[in-house]
Order: sequence, then structure tokens, then C-alpha cells
Amino acid sequence: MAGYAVITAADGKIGVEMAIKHLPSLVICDIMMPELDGYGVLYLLNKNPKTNAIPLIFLTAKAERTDVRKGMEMGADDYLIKPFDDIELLKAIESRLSKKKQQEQFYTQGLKKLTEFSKNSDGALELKNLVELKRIRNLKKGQILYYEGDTTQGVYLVLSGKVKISKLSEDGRIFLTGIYHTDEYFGMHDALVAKIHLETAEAMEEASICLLQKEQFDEVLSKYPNIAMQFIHLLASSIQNKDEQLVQMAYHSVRKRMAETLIRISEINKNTIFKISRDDLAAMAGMATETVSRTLSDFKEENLLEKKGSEIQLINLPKLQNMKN
Amino acid sequence: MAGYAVITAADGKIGVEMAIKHLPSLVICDIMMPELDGYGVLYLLNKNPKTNAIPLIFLTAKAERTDVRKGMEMGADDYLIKPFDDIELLKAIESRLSKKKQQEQFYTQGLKKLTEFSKNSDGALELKNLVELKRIRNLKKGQILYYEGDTTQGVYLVLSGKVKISKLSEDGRIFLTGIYHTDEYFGMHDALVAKIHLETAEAMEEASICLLQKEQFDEVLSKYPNIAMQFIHLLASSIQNKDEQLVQMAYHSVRKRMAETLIRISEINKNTIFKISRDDLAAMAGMATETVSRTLSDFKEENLLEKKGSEIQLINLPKLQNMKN
DNA sequence: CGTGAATTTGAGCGCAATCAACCCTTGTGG
DNA sequence: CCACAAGGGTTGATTGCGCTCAAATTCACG
Repeated sequence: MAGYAVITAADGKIGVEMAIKHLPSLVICDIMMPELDGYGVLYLLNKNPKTNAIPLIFLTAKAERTDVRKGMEMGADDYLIKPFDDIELLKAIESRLSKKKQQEQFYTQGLKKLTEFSKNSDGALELKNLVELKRIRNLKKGQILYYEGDTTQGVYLVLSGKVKISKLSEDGRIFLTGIYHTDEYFGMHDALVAKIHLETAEAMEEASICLLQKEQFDEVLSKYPNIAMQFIHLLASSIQNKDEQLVQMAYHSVRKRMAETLIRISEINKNTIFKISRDDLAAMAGMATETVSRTLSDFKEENLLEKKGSEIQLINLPKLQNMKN
Repeated sequence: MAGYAVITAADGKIGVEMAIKHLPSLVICDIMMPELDGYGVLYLLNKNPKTNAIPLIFLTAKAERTDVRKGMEMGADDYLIKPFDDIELLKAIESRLSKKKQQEQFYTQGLKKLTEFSKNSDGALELKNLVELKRIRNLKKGQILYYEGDTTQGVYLVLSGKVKISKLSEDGRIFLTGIYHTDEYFGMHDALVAKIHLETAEAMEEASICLLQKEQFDEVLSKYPNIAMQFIHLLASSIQNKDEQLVQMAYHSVRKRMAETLIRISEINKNTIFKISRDDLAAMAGMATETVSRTLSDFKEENLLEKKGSEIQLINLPKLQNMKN
């Protein structure tokens, strides 16, 4: 009655097949289903590059808080609980579809960045084709984009929000190798070298990212040297940073590493005030969370910074920069 | 009488000017001179990209061992002591010039690598012009190619031998960020990003390297995308290695780091037997030399490796790889 | 305003750096 | 041919930084 063309499926498995076949504008999905449950459907659709940008709404009787959480955290776009109002459902659908419209504007934004990226407009058109609306995904805070071991799909461009890239050490400890946000690219190393991700990508806050498919990315690079050059510069400066970090990890004391990490974060955020969890700080500086806590308290004592909750404000940057070892 | 065209200069300063102006095939130079001594001449000629591949012979009364050492270590190609035989001098000259001829063959070798490098032969010709005979330099063990803070000249290709790249931490400790040998490129990061070297390059053994000038390198990359792609891959995989190393530095015990470093070296040398000083090992693994010594002794106890002097032979690779933390 | 998660503080201890002495190899001069 | 530096490598003793485990406290969020 609302004018939508609807395709139905009897269970999760069939639903996924149908979705891949027909590529609908939106998926509405129950959780408790035979063959494959709703979480499975969401997982599979997210995994598949063809379908991972299709909004998905859960419509289910599972009303427990944890169920809702789980669904949202896995990347569902909405969560309706049975019994439901028809108005409610239609509103949710409209809201999702209009959000997708908004992304089209986003897309123009993203494109602008891409065209700026290649100063000489060679290849800009190609890049335009690369950044397809379909490839834009929204991530919730804490949502995982890919895990270590997942097969690579391509290179990602952050349109908004922040994404952290981490690596697991053998004994399970986490190390943050990078934080990326608006207009930055990540996943290049994995996509270009290995077929498998060696790192995990997780959204640090609500973020939207855009996938440049590997083959197409490769093609554009081969065709348009000036774009390739930009990426070479990007990679080269990243190597310098990492070398610098290696020296720091090797020889600097916890105090100095903490100071350096704080400065690095303030540079990433372009602000001396920022929010970050102690765990993330620990994973960036390669130390224990407790030690982070202690060191920050010390720094506060010494009037180098101010902190309330997870918000940190650097006060005495010069002193932090010249922290003795 | 031997048929050489000779240009003379009254002192070191004039000598350098003449050398830069006329670009001779060979320089013969005294050490004790007014205005600028021989070491200064050698330093300046080595520094200048136009003259740094010209062979230089010291011909001097300074006969002390340390003088000879100093001269040779700074990169002189020969050292004759006054009073000298004319035969002796002519032999030295011939030997140097013929060595330069040999380099022409080397040059063909280097070129082969370069053309192989770009599978599709696009741009091979350009690269050929890049690798000019003039740009090939021979380095003695321990000789410094550039220091942190020197201005960059371009990208280097190792033709033979090994070159180590190191970074100084603020308190003067050294960290090895990489070891490069035959057919590998280094100095890219510095040349492409900064105008100044952020790392020090030193020959670990007799080595010969070839300089690809920055502007020309840039041009070739811009013109020939497939070559650029190769470098992108190179850089990307280097980033992965460094990320891996960062995790190791952050969370692994000295024992584990030592094991990983040993394996890395054996992979670089493609051999389980290799020679390396404890200092270099320490600088690679980011620990104290004494600790390296101790750990190696432990490993020997456990039959993981054999060592005599600075030669190490890995015996139980699997156990080293699975070293517990 | 309650609840679970995040953060802070405390106590204890083990690993690896440091300082120091000693050993071994290598090359050199008498 | 031997003695003797000199540099690299090894071993010992000591110390303190930062990790771990544990408990208390604060924060965020519904």
C-alpha cells in the first residue's frame, strides 16, 4: 500500500540468497528463523561486498536489552519489537531510505575529496565510478569492519568518524597501529600485499566509510600515475612514522612514551582536548592499562594535563614534548 | 707520458672546484694541504652528487696506520705513501680505472634488475638512463653513506653487499630499522617525503650502491605506472613488517624478541648461518648488548643455535619460531 | 538512582638495564 | 715468534621500572 515492491523469503538462508540476487533497497528481517537466524543473515550480508551497504531492520519478538544491543552492534540499522504498529514500521523504513538518500550527498562530498586528491584531474572520473553509493557503509561505535584473517575487499576511505586499526600479539594483547578519520585511507597494505587482513578495523565512534574495490583501485593506480604518486607519498610518510615509533617503543620509558602518544593523538584530532579510553591509550603506547592510569595521574599532578572522565586536555605541550626519558 | 690528461690544483679548495668543474675520471690528492686538507676534499667530493663516484687516491707523507685507516674508511679508493715509485702510482691509477670499467659491467647487471623490475618493459629505457655509471659508489665496511640530517639526494639501489639503516633515539641509543642488500631499494621514505634524511645509512660490509636521483626517480614513477605500482607494493609490505615489529617490541619478552630477530636476519640473508655483531643485534631487537649475549648463551644451552665468535648458526628454527613469551 | 563498566590506587615481584670485571680473539710491533 | 694492546664478547651483581593481581572508587547510562 505504501508503494514499495516487496520480495519475501521463508527463512534466513533463502533470504540471503534473494538479497544477493535482487539487491533490494532495504532488508527487513526476523531474528528467530529456521535454517539461519537473523544474526547470521546480517553477518552474511555484511560480509558480501555486493550487499554490505543495504540497510537492514530487525523486526522480532526478541525484546531483551542484550538482544537489541547485539543486533545494533552487529550493524543492524534499526530494531523493531513485535508486536509493532504499522506506522512504526513505515516510519522506520522511510527513515532508513532517507538516510540512504543523505548518503548520496555524502557521496558527493567523498567524491570532492577524491577529486581534490588528484590535483591534475586525470583519473578523477575513474575514481568517481569507484566510489559507488552502494559501497558506503555506516558503522556504529565498536562495530568491527574486518578481523585479522578476513579476506580483503579493498581499500577504505573514511568519510566521517574514526576507525582504529589494531593487531593482536600472540598472547592476545592488542596494539593499535593506527587511527584514521575523515578523508584518510586505510587497509591499503592488506589489500595490496596479502589477500588476507593482518589487522582488525573497528569504529571508534559512529563512522561512515567507503570501500574502493581492490581490482578497481589497482586499475586506477595503474592508469593514473599522479594518483599512484600520492599514495606512494602517503605510504612513505607512514613508514617514517612507524620507524619513529619503533625507536620509541624500543628505548623510551613509559613516561616518555605516554607523552609521545598523547601528542600523537592530539595531532590526529587536531585538538589538545580529546576523548580516549585508557585501554586504547594502553594499546597505542604498548603498556598496561593500569600504568596508563598511573602515568596520567602523575602528569596531572605535574600540571601537564587536565582530565575528567575519559576526556583529556593537554596543558603543557612543550614540557610533554621534552619529557625526559 | 702514460697518456692521461692531467689537471692540477694548488690546494684542496681549488682542487675541489676544479674537480666539480671538469669532472675528471680520477682524483689524486695529498692530505696535508693549505686551505682544505685531503680529508676535507674527500668529504666534499663524496657529498656532491656530481663527483661522489669519482675514484680518489691519497698520495701523502702521512704514513701512520691511523692515517691510512682514516683515509680508507672515509671512502678513499687507494692510499699511497711518499716517497713513491712511479710504477706504483701508475699501477694504482690503472687499477682504479679498470675497476671503474668493471662497474660498467655491474651497471649492466643493475640494469637487468631494473628491467626485470618492470615486467612490462614500459619505462625500462628511462630507468636505464637513471642508472648512470657515474652514480655507482663503492662503500667500505663501516662507511657512512648519509647521516640523519643530511639532505637527500635520491633513492638508492644496492648492487652488492649489505647496508644498514639506523635511527638514533634522543638519548643516543641506536635502533636498526632495516638491512638492505642486493637488488633492494632504500632511502625512499626520506627522498619522497622529507628533504632531509631521518635515518643513517652505513655499509655493513664492502658494498656498492647506485643512486637514482630524486627528480628523475619521481619522473619515472609518474610516467610509468607499473613501476610505481611495484614500489607501492614494496612500501605496503614494508609497513606490514613494521606493524608486526611494533607489536613485538611492545609486548614480547626479550627471549621472544631475540628469537624473532634471529629469524628475521636469517630470512634477510637467506641462510641459517650468518655473521652479525652483538651491537647490531641489540640495535635490531631493541635491547642491551649484554642481554643479547646472555640470551644467545641461553639459546646455545638449549641447543637452539651454535655460535663461534660473531658467527651464528640457527639449529632449531621451529622452536625459535614458537618461542614462548 | 542503581548497575555494570571503566578507572584509579595499592602491594609485590620479576625481568632486563646498568655498571663492572673479566675473557677471548685478532692484529701489530718489537 | 712472542708480548701486548684493543675491541668485541661474556658473565656477575645490583637495582628499579613497569607488569600483575587485587581491591576500591568513580563514571556512564538507562
